Amino acid sequence: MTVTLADVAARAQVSPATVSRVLNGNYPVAASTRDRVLKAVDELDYVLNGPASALAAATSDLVGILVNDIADPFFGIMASAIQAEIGGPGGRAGGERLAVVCNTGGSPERELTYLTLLQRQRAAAVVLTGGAIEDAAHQAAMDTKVRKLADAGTRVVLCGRPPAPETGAIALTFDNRGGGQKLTEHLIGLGHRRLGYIAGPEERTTTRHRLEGHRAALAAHGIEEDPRWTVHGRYDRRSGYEATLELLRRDPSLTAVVAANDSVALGACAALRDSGLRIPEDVSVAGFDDLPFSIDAVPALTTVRLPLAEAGARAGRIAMGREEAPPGGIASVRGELMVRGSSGVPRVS
Amino acid sequence: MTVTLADVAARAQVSPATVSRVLNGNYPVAASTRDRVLKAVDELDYVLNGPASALAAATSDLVGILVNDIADPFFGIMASAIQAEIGGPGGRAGGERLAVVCNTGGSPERELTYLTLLQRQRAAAVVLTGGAIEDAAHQAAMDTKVRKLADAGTRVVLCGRPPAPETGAIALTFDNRGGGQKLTEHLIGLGHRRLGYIAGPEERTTTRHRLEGHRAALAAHGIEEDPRWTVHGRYDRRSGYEATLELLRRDPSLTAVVAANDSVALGACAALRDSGLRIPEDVSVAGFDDLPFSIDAVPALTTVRLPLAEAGARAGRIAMGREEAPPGGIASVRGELMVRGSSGVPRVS
DNA sequence: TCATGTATAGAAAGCGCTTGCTGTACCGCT
DNA sequence: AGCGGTACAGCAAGCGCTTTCTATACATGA
Repeated sequence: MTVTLADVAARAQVSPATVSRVLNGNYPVAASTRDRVLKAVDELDYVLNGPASALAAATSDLVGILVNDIADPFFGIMASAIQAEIGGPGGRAGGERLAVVCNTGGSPERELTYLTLLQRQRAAAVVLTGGAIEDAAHQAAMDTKVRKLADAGTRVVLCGRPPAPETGAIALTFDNRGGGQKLTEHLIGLGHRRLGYIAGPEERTTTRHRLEGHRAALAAHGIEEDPRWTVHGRYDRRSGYEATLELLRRDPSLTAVVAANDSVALGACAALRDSGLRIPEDVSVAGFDDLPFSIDAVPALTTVRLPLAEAGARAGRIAMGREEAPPGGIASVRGELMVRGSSGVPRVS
Repeated sequence: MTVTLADVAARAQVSPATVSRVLNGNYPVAASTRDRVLKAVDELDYVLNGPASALAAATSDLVGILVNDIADPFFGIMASAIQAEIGGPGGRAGGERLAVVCNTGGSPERELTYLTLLQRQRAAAVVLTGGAIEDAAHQAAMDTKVRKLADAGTRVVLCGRPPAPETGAIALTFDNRGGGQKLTEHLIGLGHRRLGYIAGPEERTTTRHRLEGHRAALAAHGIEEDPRWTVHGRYDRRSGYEATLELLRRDPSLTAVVAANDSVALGACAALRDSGLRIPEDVSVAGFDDLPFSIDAVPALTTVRLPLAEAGARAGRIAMGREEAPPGGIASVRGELMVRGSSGVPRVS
């Protein structure tokens, strides 16, 4: 048998109520009694029964963090920052919380199911990271679920995700559109006129916004876009490699390749090199996110830095009620253009 | 008020017991009754109360995954693989489980506290990943805790971590020593005799084992090691950069740098390049782990591939009782030497 | 001295679910 | 017809904790 509150109470010669109060520290208990109780807890090696406690108190110390792909540093960095603020053990005050990272793998069903599971656990808060899936039915289902969670007292924060109005969720959105635009404008400024674009998976807000920014920049400079210049893929290196070969096949005269993110850009670099093209002399490459490894690419990657850790930390604090929500419940977080070696003046054609 | 089992029961005109049985599907219920119950569940939008359920059933559907640094793909990849097997939502049979990833940040206290938290939640299983901390007191504390968890029925699996005998935990250990040895032997085979080594943080089993392998290779070939050739650092790029500069300062005649892992190796490459040295013509570089980005380094990194995803998947299956534990509860997983462009024949001195 | 606080401890009623045991039909068999 | 079986469904006793309300013991001020 495991040790229960009652056992501790018996040993300390007090009532279970007193033990509970000592453990929760939310009610005056005489110092001498407290010591006796703590001693008993220690001697019996007592561990609180989480479910029982959650049931009785109607609250839990679980905080959920939903990510699309935990193996991707983009999410890893955010999750890490969020978790650090949630406290987990080692967190500052306020009782220990269990921050749980849930990997949706980008699947709508899993996203929803995880939300239900967290709702079931009566999670104290939930942070949803990464772009949303653009499917009307799924969006609606998510919104309903989020609203339900919020109504049940769970604080919901969207980090790097578009706002979900009317759901009671707080949103910290990345300005993907603006970032994409700045990036492409930088390339145009260098003289590029024929730019390939490797977009992420369709039906994702992140994909769409970055692409929109890119197109806005082109439009602003009177560059007419050739439909052959855009290829969709996944957010990984492999995809970038293949998409680049495809782009090259469609139009070998491209002087720049803009990728949906840094991993894709790395794949693009590899494909270009394997095709005998130099970066940036023959083709410039640009990424997005500025993940740690981007600076190690050769040449170092020109990209848009997203303050992942900062945004995550803020989301975590908001989730814990330790920081005020932004006005209107929505804040936009901008990216910073990082110009590095992978972008340069195009060769004269 | 939230909807309870009783509400559903009332609506379906059955007893709460029946509703519970329908939901758990572990007891015969007439098809017509089941349908009525499910309909009521649906109409009322009922969500099971996790804590209450866990309390009554004395089991929970939580599975904990402890990682040192979730922002590091090394752990991200393992966690992802483990979680995929745990099932989480979308997992195959056996009721949905909530796989929770806990970030210890390499801190002994947090490691312990997370274990307590999971114990508190009566987790169904716990997977501990990554090297252990080599501190007698902490080791003992961990072992006791693990034993307690195991005794309480929580399945504990160590993935990429040294075995903890007598604790009831199952271990899938990486053969870091063997990998380190193979790697250094490869360099020696190329003709290197003056090899710098950038080790990880001290007091970590992973660090020690890899270093031991390296030294074993040196010893096997009669190479006497110069104490100046080893520098300790952290497992990140930055650390690799700095350590390399230090190594170069101590002995500019080194012809190879072996790093504790790939991130460190990348930092080393950057430092070498910044010092005007070519890779591998002037100095060869080798990493460890073979993370996805390693192949994108220029030149691609020679390293030891650890089957992170495979090991994680296996650990996950074992944790779920879906795969038999290895004989003796211990299995060693070997790494594979990946020879790539970053290592070559040393320049003639 | 007696009413009135003030501080601390206990009794007990749940929290919402699971499950062992106890019915109650209805079946087929002798 | 009478009996053992089988298939469902319900009763009710908890699971281990929190928390409201009540009780006790002093200390206090009038």
